Formats: sequence, structure tokens, C-alpha cells
Amino acid sequence: MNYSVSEENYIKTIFHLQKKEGTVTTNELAGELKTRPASVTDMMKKLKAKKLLHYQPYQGFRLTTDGSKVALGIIRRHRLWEYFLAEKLKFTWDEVHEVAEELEHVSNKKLIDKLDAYLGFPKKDPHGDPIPDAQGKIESGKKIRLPEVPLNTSCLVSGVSNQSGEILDLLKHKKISIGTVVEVRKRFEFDQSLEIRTGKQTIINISRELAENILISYEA
Amino acid sequence: MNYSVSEENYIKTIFHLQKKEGTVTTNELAGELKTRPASVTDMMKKLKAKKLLHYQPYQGFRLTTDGSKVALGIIRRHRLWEYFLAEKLKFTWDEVHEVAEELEHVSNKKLIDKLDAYLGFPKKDPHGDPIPDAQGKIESGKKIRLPEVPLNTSCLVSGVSNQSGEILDLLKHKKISIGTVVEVRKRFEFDQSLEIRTGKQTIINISRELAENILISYEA
DNA sequence: AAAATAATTTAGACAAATCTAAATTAAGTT
DNA sequence: AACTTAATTTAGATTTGTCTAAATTATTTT
Repeated sequence: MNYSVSEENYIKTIFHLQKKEGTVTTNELAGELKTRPASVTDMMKKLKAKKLLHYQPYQGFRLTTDGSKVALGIIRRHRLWEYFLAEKLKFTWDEVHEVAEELEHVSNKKLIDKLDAYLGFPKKDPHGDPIPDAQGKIESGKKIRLPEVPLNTSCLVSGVSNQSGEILDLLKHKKISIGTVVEVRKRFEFDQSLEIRTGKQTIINISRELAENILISYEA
Repeated sequence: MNYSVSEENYIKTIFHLQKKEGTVTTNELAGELKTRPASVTDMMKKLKAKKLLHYQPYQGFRLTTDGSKVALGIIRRHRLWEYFLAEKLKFTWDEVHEVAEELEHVSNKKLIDKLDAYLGFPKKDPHGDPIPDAQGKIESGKKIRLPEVPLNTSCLVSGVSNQSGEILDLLKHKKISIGTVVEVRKRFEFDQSLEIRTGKQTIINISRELAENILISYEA
């Protein structure tokens, strides 16, 4: 019922990776967790023994239903702390992730539920990602990526699908954050880069790599 | 500069124990931390190598100046979280210690300083213990124990010098907490027990053991 | 002061989480 | 289909924090 910090980091990372691709590979996980493939294999055996994981040697892995429940619990803690840090302690958008990485491993249920109530049961964290409720339910939040929005249509940045310091840094520099209104003006076929408007009148260019990590909702 | 959860628990416990007696013994520490004497010896060697501890085999140990600084940092985190839990999340007095034991090991300095500011730089935690400031300074808080107060003098409970669940439970049952007004009415020489008044008119008896753990300030 | 007892330390082992290097399996290529 | 390459797993070692059992040192008692 209680997992080590290390186990939790593996579970959480598998959960995120398996959203994109159905199954997660040893090398992918090792890369994401900055560890070695051999270490991943060791941990996979342990998580399989605890029935959190479907895993056959050389076949990749997916979380079981139990594993996903554990993952959602961790994600709930992470996002509630992010909300707390931004909303109450006035951390900036790009600082909260790192601190929440530590706080998320304090797994006292009463603490988290009281924190949730204190914050007013927020639905989304400061990056626009949905916060699972006490039962582990999470909003589907059908988001579109920037390259998919039609030209000349004003819309709203609702999240980023990558929490690396590098991307947050770049977005900060370009003055793009949750809630920024953007509009795609032109699409360059050569490199799939985009010319977009941010805010009222600023015109900038962004790369395909960046555009694909910007999540959009249409409520604008 | 960064210590493991285990190291921090040793450091913190030594700090508390050496306040009472000048020097701390292996068995004392093992008892307090619910571990074995041999484990204590192992850790003492490690902490000595890190220059946090004065230690010669068979001679007991004390924290160095550096060790005390580390301890005060941990205590600061612990007490700020206790304050947060009681004040903001509405945990009761007797629940906060256990949860803070986990939170205290998240050692992000910016987090703690921002938390401090958010809480309005509180001077005392919910048990009445002083909270070290960002520089590690702590109020001396010259407290007296209940057996030492003069008869028929109304005074104020300002803390408890023992955080065990048992004592908190007993105090809860006797309706004594921080801020309760008490007055010693009679002292029984046979067993050093006291007859005291709590609140406006309740008269109860308390044992010497309990009385010695109740800290008093005269501001009443 | 010698003997008995208690406290402390050492020696050797173990579990968790990691690593490197070697072996194995799967996938891609000619 | 055989060969090459890439991915994965196994084997064996390391570090941290713990343990038990035995050895050592300190303290207390007679």
C-alpha cells in the first residue's frame, strides 16, 4: 500500500509515457529517469511482483489497473502542491514543478484531502493539467496541439506537454504561458515552423518542436 | 550540504536529547529512534566524518556547531509545517507532529522561506515551541515546568516537552492544551502529584511525570 | 581490586537501488 | 535465411542503512 520514492517515480513516469504510446520500453524509461536500462529491468520485476505492471521480458510494459490508480494518486499530490505553490506561496509558473517533485512523495491521505479542500478543490494545476479528485477521477480534457489549429483563429494556450526546464525557459522568453491568446498566421512547409500572434499584436516564429508541445483549448 | 532522511532524523534527535543532558549515549539514541545500538554506532561514524558530531568511542556524542545549524534547519521546517497544518489546514493540535515528520525532510530553502512569509513569520508552533528564523536563530523561551510554579497563581500552559502520542492523548483527555489557564492548588508530598485547577473551575489531579512535561509561561 | 553486569563497538550479513560488462533476444538488412 | 545491429536482460559488484551475534570496554557490586 506504500511505495518508495523510487518506485513512485517509475510508476508516475510510466503513466505519462504510456499515454503517448500504448506501451513503454526499457530505453525510454531509462532515458526519462536518467538511469540505466539494467536498473529499469530490475525495477520492472519488482513492480510486476507487486501487480502494478504488465510485463513480459523484451515486450515492454504497461501499468495494470492498480498501477494506474497508484499513478493517479501521485499525480494528484503533485498537481495539488503545484497549485498551492503558485497560488499561495507565489512561486512562478516555471518553478513549481521542481518543488512539487519532492512534495509529491509525502503520501498522507488526510494531508492531501485537507490541502485539496483548503485550495477550494481546484480542477487544474498552474500548467493547465487536470487534477485527479480524491477518487482518482480526472478530466479527459481533449486538448489539441498548436500545429493542428486552423489558420487565423484566436485560441487559448491551456497547457504544455513537456515539463523540462528548457521548454519552460523558452516559453517564458517568448512570453507564452497558460491563458495566453494565440493565433496561427502562417505555416511554413519547409520546416513546419509557424508564424503566430501572441497577445494583442506581437508576431513571432516558433519551431515545429515547440508548437507540438503547446496544448490549445478553443474557449477563446 | 544535503542529508538523507535517516541522517536528518539522527541529527534532529541528538539535538533534542542533548538539550536535557549535555551528552547523548548510544542506547538513548537507539531507544528514541527505534533502532539498534549497532546501527547508531555506524551512523555516528558517518556523521563524525561529515564533521557534524563530536564523538570518541564509548564517550557519547554532541553536535558540532555545524551539526547544530543543520538541526535548527530541520526544526525550522518541522515547526513551520506544523503551524501551516494547524492554522491553514485545520489539523488538530495532536495530529500535526506526525505529518510534519514527513514534510520536514523536503529541504528546498526557497520553499521554506516562502512558506514562512506566507504564514506571517510565526514565532511559535502549535505546541508553543519557538520556530527558528531563516538564519537559525531561535528564542530562548525561558520556560518553567508545572511543578515549579508557586501555589494559587494563575498561569498559562505554553508547551509540552515531550511529543509522544501517549502524552498528547492524556492531555487531550484532561482538556489541557496550549493556552489553557492553570493554577496549582495543592502539592502532595507522598508522590509529588498536584491538584490543579484548569480553565475556570475544573479541579483535577495530575501525576508528577505529567506535571514535569508541562511547560508554563507567566503571561496570565 | 576482582567479578559481574551493562553499554558500546566490531564483524559479518542482508535488502534496496543502483551500476558496468557480458550475454541474450529481437529487429532490420542484404 | 543469414548477418548485423540495437535493445534488453543477466550476472556480479557497490552504497546506504539496517540487523544479529560476538567481542570489547566501562561501570557497578561485592
